[in-house]
Amino acid sequence: MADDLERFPHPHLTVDVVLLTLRQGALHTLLLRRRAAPFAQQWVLPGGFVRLDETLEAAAARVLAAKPGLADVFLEQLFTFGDVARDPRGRVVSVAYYALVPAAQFGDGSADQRLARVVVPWRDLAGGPVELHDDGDARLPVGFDHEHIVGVAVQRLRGKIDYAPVGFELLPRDFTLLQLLQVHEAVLGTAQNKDSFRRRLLASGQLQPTGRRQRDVGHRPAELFRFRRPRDAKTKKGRK
Amino acid sequence: MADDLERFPHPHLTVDVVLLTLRQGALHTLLLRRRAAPFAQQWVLPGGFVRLDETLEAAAARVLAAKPGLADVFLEQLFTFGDVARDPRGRVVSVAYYALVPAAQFGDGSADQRLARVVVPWRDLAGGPVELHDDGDARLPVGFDHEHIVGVAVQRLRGKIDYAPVGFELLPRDFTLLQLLQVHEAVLGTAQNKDSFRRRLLASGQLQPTGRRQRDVGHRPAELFRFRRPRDAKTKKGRK
DNA sequence: AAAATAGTGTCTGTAAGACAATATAAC
DNA sequence: GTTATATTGTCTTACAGACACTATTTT
Repeated sequence: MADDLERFPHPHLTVDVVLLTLRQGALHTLLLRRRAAPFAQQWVLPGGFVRLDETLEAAAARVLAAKPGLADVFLEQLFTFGDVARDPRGRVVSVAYYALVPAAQFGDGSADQRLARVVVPWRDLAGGPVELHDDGDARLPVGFDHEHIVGVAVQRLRGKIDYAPVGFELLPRDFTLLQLLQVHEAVLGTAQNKDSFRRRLLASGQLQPTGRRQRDVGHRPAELFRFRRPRDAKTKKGRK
Repeated sequence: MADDLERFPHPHLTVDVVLLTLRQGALHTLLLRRRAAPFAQQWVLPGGFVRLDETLEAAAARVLAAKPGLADVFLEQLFTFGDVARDPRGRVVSVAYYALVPAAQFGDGSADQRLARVVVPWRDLAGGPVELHDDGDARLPVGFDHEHIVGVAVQRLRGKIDYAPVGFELLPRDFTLLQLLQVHEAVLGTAQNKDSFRRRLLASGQLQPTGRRQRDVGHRPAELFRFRRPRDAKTKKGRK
């Protein structure tokens, strides 16, 4: 490829991926232990430099696919972080993506890979960095601006879950209405109204009844639903 | 600044700015006539390469400030476009911003600078590229993926105007409720309900009455309002 | 039967849409 | 007075929140 562009030094470009999942009713994100300086031994988001021949989304998918079981998950661009001093090595701009994965679709993993609990110190959509805690509730040391990036991911997810079908991405294929409600509560950080949630979701046409029910639950079993991809709804609206 | 990073070739990084304003009841965006190849003589968004010592937002503000009267306007990151072939010169990733400016705060300008009318060929939030027309309603030839970028800007603005105070950014300091309604209609591309719009906005606490009214309008003059920056509302919520 | 959650029906309050009625400035 | 839009008030409808009641499974 001919490169007519100026050869002056220009910023480096990375992608970082906020992989969000739900464990024990709380949001968790995947962190890796960093080996090299800077921030050696600290925890960071999975990421990598963008190659010349791959799109941004492909770079994010490549970073994800390095972990088992993470092909074909929800993946969306989040925000691009470009503070001048965010990387001590030099000027590195990072395009952040976030991914949603059903509850622990992969093993909690090795000593240098873990799911950290996301502790959100603000309400609603206020925004700001989050804290990342281990299973013993100790705060993990996190490198770069990655606590800030996860904060933006939570903010985006909170703003989106009420009007876009993203809650399903955190659940297995079949789920009950209560499980879906609990996903919304974990994401939004507040209790949700059970009655209107049920009515709203049933009326939305997004739920495909499976005819099956829970088993061995110690109480009346709930009906299992499946997410109905909104193909029918779209064609109804007459786009073609 | 020490640069420990690999010296391999890496993507170039630009910012492009979608400057939106309202003329004759329709959205317009600022385009510049491009002098050099590629896309010479075609129309493109204002943009430029990101320097090593400036943040992304600073780069976007710098591009804007090159035009008279465009300091201190609404400016927000939109999306980062990274298709491999979006720039024929080589790999160029562009962080797009969008700006909102009160009706023609600057002259329509010279032969190589114009406000193009934004024609949106899709409904609601469907998304996709837009067409950019001149005052004679002829479609302008637009370089790069800039019709696509403006499309994302319109999509973002449509999604945001109903719950965030962005309509004000397209109006002069003092305005009437009807003018604000017409801003919403121009952005959303559909007629809006007058009655509930009035009630909703008056109840929102975002409008500061000025006590003054329109003049010389040939009918009963409407009250002039001013946007109330949501400081009071925030302190009420107790964030301090 | 007891426990626990699922699911249904009903009432109420709020807000949007529709529409009627009145107000006020320019001409 | 006529015209044109502003502004207020009322009615209806849709939906969320609240709550009472019934259903169904395991223990």
